[in-house]
Amino acid sequence: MDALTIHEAAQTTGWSPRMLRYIERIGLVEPARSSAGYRLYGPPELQRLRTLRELLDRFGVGLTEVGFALRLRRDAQLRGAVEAWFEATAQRPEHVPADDWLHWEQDKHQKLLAAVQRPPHLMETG
Amino acid sequence: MDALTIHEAAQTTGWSPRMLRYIERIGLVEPARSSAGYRLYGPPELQRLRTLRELLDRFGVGLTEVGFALRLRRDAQLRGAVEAWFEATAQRPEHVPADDWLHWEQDKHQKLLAAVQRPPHLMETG
DNA sequence: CGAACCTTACCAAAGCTATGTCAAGGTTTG
DNA sequence: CAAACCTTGACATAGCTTTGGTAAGGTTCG
Repeated sequence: MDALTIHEAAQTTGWSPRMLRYIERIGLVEPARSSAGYRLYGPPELQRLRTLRELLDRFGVGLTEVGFALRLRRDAQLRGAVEAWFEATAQRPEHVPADDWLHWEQDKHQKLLAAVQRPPHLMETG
Repeated sequence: MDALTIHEAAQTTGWSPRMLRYIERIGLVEPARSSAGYRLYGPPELQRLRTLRELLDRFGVGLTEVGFALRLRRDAQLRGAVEAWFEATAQRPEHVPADDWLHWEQDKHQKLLAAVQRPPHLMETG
């Protein structure tokens, strides 16, 4: 048998059972379940848990932040919107005359956010 | 004159002056400064502030999370490490026999994290 | 000079994060 | 069936986020 219960998994990964449940809720490591609902941690999950700890420690990030990164990679709209915001945040190109600052910026933002809000194939007039 | 002081910027963007300073500390919108140190918000900054609010409201994310996204896009090591972790989190391919689970996973993680730890040379010159 | 701005720095409170613990109840197994 | 697990849910707490003040002091301008 190569699947551990939550206490055993906690043992070998250094997390507490409590935290394993928390990490699961965040969506970072979701173990399989036995027919009775017991969490079953296989080698992949155990490895992910160890590496997760290393990641947090090395970069001083929190679980929530990794959770947000997960959300970013799963939710294309969110990812698009965040990227759009950062793109718009980039420096104004030299060739845009000062008078057009506002237009250029507004336009860019509106286009990007609108695109994210209403994906092309769902476009309707209005 | 197309640069507003912090109170004026607060007025037109709906943020409080307090929050504009906070947003600056997080690194999301960093206005220029006058010779005396006064923050000067130009049209681009004002637009970013408005769009930022929209982004937060629409997706229910927090400033810290957008701040983390910023960190992700600026810190190639962090980005690499997070991506490595997610890649390793992907499902084990069918063709890897059960006996090799552990090796496969460990190897993958170690390679990815090592690569991130010892970056080649072309880090983005932020 | 003085009013009305601005700056940084510190105190505060409501809310969330990360973590523990305990309770009520199901599962496994000797 | 009882010990020793497991489950979810709730209460608790130290610390950080978010946001608002307030204080001490510089800047602008009439």
